[in-house]
Amino acid sequence: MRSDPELFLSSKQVEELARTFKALSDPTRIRILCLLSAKEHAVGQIADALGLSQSAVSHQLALLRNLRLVKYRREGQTYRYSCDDHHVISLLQQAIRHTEHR
Amino acid sequence: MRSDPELFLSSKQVEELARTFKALSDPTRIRILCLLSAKEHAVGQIADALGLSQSAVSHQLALLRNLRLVKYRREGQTYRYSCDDHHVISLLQQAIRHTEHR
DNA sequence: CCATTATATGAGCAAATGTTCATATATTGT
DNA sequence: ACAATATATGAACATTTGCTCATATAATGG
Repeated sequence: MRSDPELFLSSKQVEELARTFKALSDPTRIRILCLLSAKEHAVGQIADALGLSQSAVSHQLALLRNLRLVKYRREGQTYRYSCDDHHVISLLQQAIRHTEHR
Repeated sequence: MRSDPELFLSSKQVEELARTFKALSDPTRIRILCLLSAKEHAVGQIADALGLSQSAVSHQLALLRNLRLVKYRREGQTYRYSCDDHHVISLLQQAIRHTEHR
């Protein structure tokens, strides 16, 4: 038998949580975040590494940018993206540990 | 400057992670899991507590059941659901802590 | 100024999602 | 056997999602 205190959350909190988890709910975005967890990458590098189109990657980066999970700095013609929220990386890491222990 | 070791994941791992996070990516399911984190609830109790239709709750419970995040035991006409994966509850708790610290 | 390179962005589309509505199933009390 | 109760389930529907394709933007090299 197991009983924890109930998690009481406001509507705002619930929606914020859902937004965060939704960002992590797609394989492409997970792969992108894994790449960026180590070091910054240009858009083309990500596309090559993951075998995706430039456009698909750029759209997903825009989404992650809007959630402030990634940021970029411009260097000439290339945009170098990096992780801007290490909380979500630890969430990822924790989830990985959990799926391993089964 | 921040640099972590890159997270290398197999396709299977990535898809498994995405599935897990997708389960947590909807406000209704988050609310249901919060209720169940404390103690078991009948379907009707959940519907009342959250102001949702019986059908909506039942569909979401079926989804969470398929992912083995919740289980139920039958008692007469009522189905009492409870949490079957405390990993996802800790994920939720960690995410809550993160959103608080901003 | 022009072509090239790197990226962003909008439209469009098929697939997935979350709900409602109607109905099926199973248990209980009479 | 029947009505009531609690829940599951399928169809339908609007919305959202993740991609492609075409095009826009901006920096660079000639």
